[in-house]
Amino acid sequence: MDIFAEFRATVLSALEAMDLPGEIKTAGVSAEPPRDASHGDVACNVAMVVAKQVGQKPRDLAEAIAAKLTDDPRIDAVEVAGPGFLNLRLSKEFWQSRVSAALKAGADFGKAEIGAGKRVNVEYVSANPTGPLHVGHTRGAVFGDALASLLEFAGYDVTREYYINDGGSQVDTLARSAMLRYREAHGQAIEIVDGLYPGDYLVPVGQNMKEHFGDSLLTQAEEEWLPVVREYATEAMMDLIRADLADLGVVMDQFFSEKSLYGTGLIEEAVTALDDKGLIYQGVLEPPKGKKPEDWEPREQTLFKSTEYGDDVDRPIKKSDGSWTYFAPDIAYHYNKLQRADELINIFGADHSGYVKRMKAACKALGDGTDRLDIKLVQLVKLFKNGEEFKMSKRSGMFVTLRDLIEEVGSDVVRFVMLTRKNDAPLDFDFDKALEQSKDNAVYYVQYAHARICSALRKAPEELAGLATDDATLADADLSGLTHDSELALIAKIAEWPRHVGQAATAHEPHRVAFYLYDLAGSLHGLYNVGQRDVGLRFIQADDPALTTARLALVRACAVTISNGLRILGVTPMQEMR
RNA sequence: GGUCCCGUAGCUCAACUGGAUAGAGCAACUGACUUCUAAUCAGUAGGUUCCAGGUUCGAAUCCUGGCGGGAUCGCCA
Repeated sequence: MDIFAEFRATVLSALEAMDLPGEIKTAGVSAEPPRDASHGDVACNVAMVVAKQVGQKPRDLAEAIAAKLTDDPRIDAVEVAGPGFLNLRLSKEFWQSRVSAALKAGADFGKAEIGAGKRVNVEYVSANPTGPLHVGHTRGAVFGDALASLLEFAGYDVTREYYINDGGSQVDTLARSAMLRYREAHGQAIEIVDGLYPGDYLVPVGQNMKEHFGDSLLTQAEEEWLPVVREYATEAMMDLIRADLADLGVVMDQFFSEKSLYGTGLIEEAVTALDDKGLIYQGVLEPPKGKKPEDWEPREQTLFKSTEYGDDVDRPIKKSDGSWTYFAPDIAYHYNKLQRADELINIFGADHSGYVKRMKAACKALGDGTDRLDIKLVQLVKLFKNGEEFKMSKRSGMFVTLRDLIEEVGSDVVRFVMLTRKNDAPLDFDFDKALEQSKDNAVYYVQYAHARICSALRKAPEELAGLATDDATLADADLSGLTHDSELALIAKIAEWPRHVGQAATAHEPHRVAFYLYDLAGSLHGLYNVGQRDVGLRFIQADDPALTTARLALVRACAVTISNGLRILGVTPMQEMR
């Protein structure tokens, strides 16, 4: 399906047919669309990679390979250029056949097999269940979700997972904060002391607690009500978070509770697994260099020898009082995930960058020593409103939530804007630009292209009575009329799609899909506007049903591609945009 | 101070994981709306890819050392 992979194979078999002596390494050989159109349709570096191994000059070798390719009916011409590039020019017939191929594949067009059914677990969001999701979580949610969809499309068996941090002291804080709102609901005057969560999203939780518990909790001592309220409030927060995610179009396959690890022996089991490898010991850590912790005192703790696997210092898994640190259940959690999946991917916020090495170390130590965990860091989001940065602060409760974002600009825009950026680059999110339905906003550009195609398909039967525009008819149409440069350029762009899927999936970089779609939309708009000046190049030719059908097939193939790409990103392909 | 990420046109970002003359959008300038929806298109101009070395046929990309920005650094999660 990926034509560049096809031609790479073609070139390599031509190379093989030359019976060159010795073992030839071809791993570095690539076949790709050249940047410069004058370099043909497919550029291959085979001669440069192999020349030294066989003791020939790259250009001579290239000429020899070229001679073996000229008989291929898909290839019009082969040129040797520059230091030894092999530039293939493909025939019109071959390009035209790509349109039918795309239409026949339909919603599967671009699907790859590189996943080969391997189980991959993508863990993302995993926000503490202490409040609504905010902008930072949103980026992680969108990124993780698009990556999961991308991997699914590339043939992986994907699990979307959320790790609920409900085992630490922050859920106690949540419980105390919710308890205050419960008292408030009973008419008591409350004071939210420092360290508790002030957000008014807890007000309805307090009211619901009043309905649910009546006044029974009012007279209890804290050790009595705390576990009850903790349970109740955590569940309420998860309901809130699930609803937020649903509005963004994110649906998890699995929620995994940290708390569920305690008391089951799973943590002990994971630690024993490390201990068996001699990686657990009692010790005292050195203070961090250069920084002077005021209250530093040496303490003996149970440590994990993460330095064995590339970490900078060993990490504590038990506090000095003997209870587990946050890291311990996390190790157990990953131990569990490693048993459920072949590959793990974690989406972390930039503030967790310090945990990357120790987490990877733990996974290597728990497995067979290979690196089965990839951690993608998502950088911070800066919000801009009216040209000024909008500062958020947890203390004052001044933060922009995921819900705010969606209500103001909509899920499609939020998702596309956040995906039109590499995950490891900081993101400026400008409300004003996001709201602007214009060229400055890539979402509309792509959606407009899709809508334009839908419009042409709606209009064609009005102008040519009885014209069939269904996919099956278009896929079997005679496409020999597609010969204009702009038409061939669009076909070539469409034919690149499977290749981008493969590359984006291997690199774990969904932003490549977004950029490709923008590029593809540009080719479509370009073709459309050629028809503005030259009426003979419009999609619909009232006196030529055959040509019209061919052109509709082409643009429909483009729409299918856009739609497949947008589905990965979780953005709606619009039928019309009035 | 350690670690991780980033540094590309005036601005916001790409660059197919080492490929040929580094590309788009915005802003500036020139042109195309009795339209298959101008939410669009065609063109002009804009660069020492932070700096200095190194690796090779070939570097924005890889390695080393600087400079600048951000994040983070033992019983918080």
